[in-house]
Amino acid sequence: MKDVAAAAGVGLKTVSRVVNGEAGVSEETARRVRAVIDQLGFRRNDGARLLRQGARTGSVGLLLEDVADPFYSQLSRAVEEVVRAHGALLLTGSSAEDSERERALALGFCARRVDGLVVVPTSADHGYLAPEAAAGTALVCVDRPMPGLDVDTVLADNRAGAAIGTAHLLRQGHRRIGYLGDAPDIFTAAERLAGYRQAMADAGHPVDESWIAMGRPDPLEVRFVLARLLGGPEPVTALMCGNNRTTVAVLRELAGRQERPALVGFDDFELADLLAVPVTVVAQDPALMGRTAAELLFRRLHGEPAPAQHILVRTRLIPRGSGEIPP
Amino acid sequence: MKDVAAAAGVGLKTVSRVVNGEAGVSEETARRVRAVIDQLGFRRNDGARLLRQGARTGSVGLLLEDVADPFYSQLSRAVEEVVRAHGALLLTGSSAEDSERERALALGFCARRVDGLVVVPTSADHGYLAPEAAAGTALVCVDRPMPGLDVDTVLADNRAGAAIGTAHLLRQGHRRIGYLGDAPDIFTAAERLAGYRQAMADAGHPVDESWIAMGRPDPLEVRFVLARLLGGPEPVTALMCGNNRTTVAVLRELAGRQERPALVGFDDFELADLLAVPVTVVAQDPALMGRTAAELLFRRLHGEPAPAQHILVRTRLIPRGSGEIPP
DNA sequence: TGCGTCGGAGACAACGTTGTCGTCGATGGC
DNA sequence: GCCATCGACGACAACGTTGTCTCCGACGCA
Repeated sequence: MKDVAAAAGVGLKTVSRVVNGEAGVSEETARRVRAVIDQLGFRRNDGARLLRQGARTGSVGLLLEDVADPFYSQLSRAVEEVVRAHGALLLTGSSAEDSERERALALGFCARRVDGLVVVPTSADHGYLAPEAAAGTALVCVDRPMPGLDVDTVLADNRAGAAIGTAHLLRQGHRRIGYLGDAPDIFTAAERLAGYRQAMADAGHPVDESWIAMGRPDPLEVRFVLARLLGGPEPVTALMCGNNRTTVAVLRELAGRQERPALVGFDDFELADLLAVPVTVVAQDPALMGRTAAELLFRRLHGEPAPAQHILVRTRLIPRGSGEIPP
Repeated sequence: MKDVAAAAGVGLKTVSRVVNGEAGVSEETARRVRAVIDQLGFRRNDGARLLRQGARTGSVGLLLEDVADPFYSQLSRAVEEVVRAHGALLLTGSSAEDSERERALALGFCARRVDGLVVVPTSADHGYLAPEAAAGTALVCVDRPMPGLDVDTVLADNRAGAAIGTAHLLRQGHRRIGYLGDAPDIFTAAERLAGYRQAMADAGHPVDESWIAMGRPDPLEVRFVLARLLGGPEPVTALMCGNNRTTVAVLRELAGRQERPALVGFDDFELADLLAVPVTVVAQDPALMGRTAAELLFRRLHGEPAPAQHILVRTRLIPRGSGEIPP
């Protein structure tokens, strides 16, 4: 900018005025300045601008587990759309379920002075974000609550959803229903398992603990679990899967086996309707969740005071075939 | 920082030294400063730091068509991984194939002084990025080249891939092969179509222009096209699909029809192997492309001079069934 | 005691902007 | 001809850091 001013033979402030389209510059001078700007390829340094103005940075951080997961990539896109509508930019980071990594990313975002953070929190304590929140960084959780900090939160109705899916299987006459979920320290995994238990209890059917397998959806692990659930003297006749990756891993493993247990997956996925046996799922709405979270964030940024809100997004059962297989 | 200095009764520079772990501060003083920092919840303002140091910002922009598309979300994740390994942060933006939006995002990123940009360019001219490139912003294109600017570029071997897929269908005895691709102003769409034509020409089989349909993968459009291709007096016996979204749209439409033409898709997708008829595809490697692009970017940032590189990533045919259906 | 040295610590400028205020010349009214 | 007014423009400080330089007191040594 200094260079532009020198080259155009005007004062620094005049260039600033031209760049920002402020009044008080003759058209003649403005033209000259613009010419020099184009010639020198000058671009305003937003960092300095923000520093000076002490204003918002017009940027938002998004922290989730894995952008490549379809659930999160849809959520991510929805957040991005809202952020863009507000003229802001989006920083994205995948925590890979590693709380240390998440922490580093979050603090990195904050050091860049993002206006707000949309977070899918890991299960670790997030007290370290309290100073940031206190300093005015808006904070919204989505998909999971944030341990150690009470902030705006958008969750799917995991418990009810898993209960609905399980009840659906019970209605088909299944009694021995296996449950495969993610690691139990993950909020959604625990909630959904609770939903399964609740549906079984409500129907008055006891749960054999050996039907339950919680852990990362590793193909080998899934193979082992399915062999156990389907291969014993009293095999389960139906499976409830706790998330889309588990569902897919199970489908892939089932393709290599004889048994065709009924199956309901939690979370919808592309092509579920086109599989050999179309897959019945409890669908979430990741786009709605992302949009809601982002809008909540901007409402905060626009000064909405109110206490922390907790929003529950409904899930819905989509029967497609796999969940209607009789025992 | 000023506040911390005042509260701790030390000079500004001393706080700076403590924050940055520089030498020249007695342990006693450092402890006191750290205590005040914790108490006040102070975080260094990286904007000011960067401004002062005139150094790199440690941030990279990623500009693609749509984060929610599995191809791009995998590419995105790979880029993120490399960026993280270099201790940088990632800004993401979806252009939605709108060059004006892309331009706004790119300039926004540059105003934030990203060190570099990884871009999946739209087909519009990108001359506006020349000043940025000249100013030292590293620039790498991935998936498509950038019209109007010669920069590092990572592309899939679209032409060869489409040719291989088409040749595969020809080998099964197909002669009337339909081609459904994306809008022809998209580089990859044009290249793949060219590959199809080339394979047909190499095999000495004429192409009827009515077999070719190029456009956005809209369900209704696909329905119309398939009705035409499969319903006429001389229906095509095989289909080559130019991208994953088209493939999925075609599969969905085919599910409601009687005909079972052979089908090869360009770009792999999850569950392709588990469909009623597993889908033969020409697979790309989005993660490899993203990783390569990001690594190229950081090599530039670390001062590798060399002229712009153009890297071609190979594709490979994965026969699964749908491409081996005879005429 | 005098002098050099050394470690700890602060003063100050500068990074690239922008808000505030002042200057300067032209214009208009009396 | 004089003063008030106004528009165009520049000087300067400040945003929150950090690099450089300087200062000060303690210490060792002759």
